[in-house]
Amino acid sequence: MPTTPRPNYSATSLLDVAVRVFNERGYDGTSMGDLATALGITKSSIYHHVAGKEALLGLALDRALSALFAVLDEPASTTGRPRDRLEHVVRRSVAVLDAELPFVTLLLRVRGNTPTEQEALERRREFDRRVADLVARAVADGDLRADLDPALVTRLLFGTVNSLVEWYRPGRGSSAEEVADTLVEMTFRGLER
Amino acid sequence: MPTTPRPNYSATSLLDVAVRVFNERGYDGTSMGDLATALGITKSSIYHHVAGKEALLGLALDRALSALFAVLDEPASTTGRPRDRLEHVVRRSVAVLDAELPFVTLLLRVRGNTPTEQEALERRREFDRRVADLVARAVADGDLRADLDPALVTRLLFGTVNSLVEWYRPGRGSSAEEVADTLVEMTFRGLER
DNA sequence: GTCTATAAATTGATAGAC
DNA sequence: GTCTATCAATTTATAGAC
Repeated sequence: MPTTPRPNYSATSLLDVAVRVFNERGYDGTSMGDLATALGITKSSIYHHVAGKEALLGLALDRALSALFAVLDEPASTTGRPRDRLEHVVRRSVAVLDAELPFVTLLLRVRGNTPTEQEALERRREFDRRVADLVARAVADGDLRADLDPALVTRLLFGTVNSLVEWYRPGRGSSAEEVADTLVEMTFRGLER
Repeated sequence: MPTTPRPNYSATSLLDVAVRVFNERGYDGTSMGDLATALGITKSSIYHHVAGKEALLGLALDRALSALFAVLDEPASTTGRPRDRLEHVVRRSVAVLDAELPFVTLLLRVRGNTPTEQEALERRREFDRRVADLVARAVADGDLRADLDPALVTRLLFGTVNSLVEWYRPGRGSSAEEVADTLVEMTFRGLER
């Protein structure tokens, strides 16, 4: 009897379809009618499962954020040299992106138009702060270059990770592991030579 | 007497405000009423200047794409070693992002919902193809690592560049030159050591 | 759990006066 | 160049039957 609200199976299965359509047409560009068509039911039936369009968005964003924050709590993210913990967080973030692509894609496109979106943006900023702390520690350890601004490096590094949602598709082209390997090689060791 | 359609001054000044609002609320999330409020005129008056909402989007996307393609035609992008031409295109793309931030931001968020958006996406793909060609030549020259997939590297590299629109703001924090320097250092020479 | 029917508001866009 | 007034279509959401 968990005290945290849990979506039941029906709401969850709705969510997969809804998030797919949100990503295809954009959240604002998707009407409840579009969702109904994609689901094969009527608009009215959707309201039996969820309170409305924004509640659907909230469930999706929560799923993405939960998966990303879980990475920060993994043992390899909290133990060992900060440089290695950083690489672990980067690789595991790519893995989360692979496993939860539609949800993370939606998260990264949120602009803060509604309270639901603003809350998600605040949680994203908290994630960024924790990664920035890792980068700063790795620089202080002498494992990462000290001539580059840690805050700037953090943004560029996770900018690279997040940009994957623009083109990466599971099962097509490079695997998530290949992408993570190449991303880490490029950013940690460089393209040159 | 140019044969190409040119927005007059009024249409151009409308565009700056419209693009700012599009980026704040999302294109689909912006109604003509929202635009009218931001412009301080009525909805009807907007139609005196432009054919409609989508025409406004088309003008904005064209401005971003023109600026990006101009970079590819600069002498330093077509002459010299491919590796140096690639670095030049990266640095100049950051500069375009700085100079035309609202327009490029809008471009990078387009999903292809309408013919206008689909045309913009096709031009973006053409830009990516030309950069990918540059990366492949630099690898063939032995100037970039041959153990990394050129197509993958292209996507990661410009994913990093494009991610700047998520946080970079002209005149606040790092300058565009500092960002470009750090971005090139990280991706070409690596964060380590 | 899904439906039909419908409400109430908002949407992009036009007509025509000033 | 901007306005008021208005339209037809679409939007989110609800009521209530099956």
